[in-house]
Amino acid sequence: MQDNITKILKAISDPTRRELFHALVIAATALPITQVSAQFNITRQGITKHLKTLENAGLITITTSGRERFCKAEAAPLQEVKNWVSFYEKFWDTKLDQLGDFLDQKE
Amino acid sequence: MQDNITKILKAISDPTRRELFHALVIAATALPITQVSAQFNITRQGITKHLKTLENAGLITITTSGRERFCKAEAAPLQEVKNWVSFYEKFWDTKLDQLGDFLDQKE
DNA sequence: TTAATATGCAACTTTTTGGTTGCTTATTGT
DNA sequence: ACAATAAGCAACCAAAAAGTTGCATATTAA
Repeated sequence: MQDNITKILKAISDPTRRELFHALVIAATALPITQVSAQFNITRQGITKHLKTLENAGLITITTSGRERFCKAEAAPLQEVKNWVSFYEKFWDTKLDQLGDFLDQKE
Repeated sequence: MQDNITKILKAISDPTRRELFHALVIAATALPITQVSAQFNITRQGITKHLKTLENAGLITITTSGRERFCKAEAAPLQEVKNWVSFYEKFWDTKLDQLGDFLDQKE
């Protein structure tokens, strides 16, 4: 399908999903879907789709308890984003020394 | 339209655009569009669209010289991604913190 | 046991995205 | 001057994404 970093970046590239993720992170506890979706003005089913995208990217886990499904944020996959970005740090201007090192290594 | 972080994340969420950006970064010099697109098996016009998306996110700059348009990577906007991610670092460090607490209590 | 609640699933619509082809225009090399 | 090159623009297409409505099902509360 898609590689991991693509799934993660696609997941967080949508503002609603970033809000959703953020809400779950600061909640610090698992929340049932209805409670999560109450904070947004799109339908519960719309939220469910976004949650599935986040789950597929590993950014949340969902566990069932009775008739409720609890969503919990998992920040760990964002390490992949951090790693991807970190390669390019040497190319933005506050890191000119590292850019010099990179250019040296090219030869 | 879209806020900055969304534009940047959307831009890098596509694998082709990440490749494109990477090729321009390691080229270290501005490249004309045709030369860039030669490395990909989609049409020049397709590449042009991707380049526009990257430009719109501030990840490349394009300057015209004669009949050619030179593309140059700009890594700086990725700082925004780094900043966005950095907020969540404390949430994936949780286990390490708990390990730290455990080790503290042992002494 | 019956009503209310939490949710999933399927079908459908609209918009966006990733890509194409065809054509025009401007610049450059011979 | 003319052919080749570099590129933009517009129209089009298919697939994916974002969101909806309607309905079925399981669990819980009264």
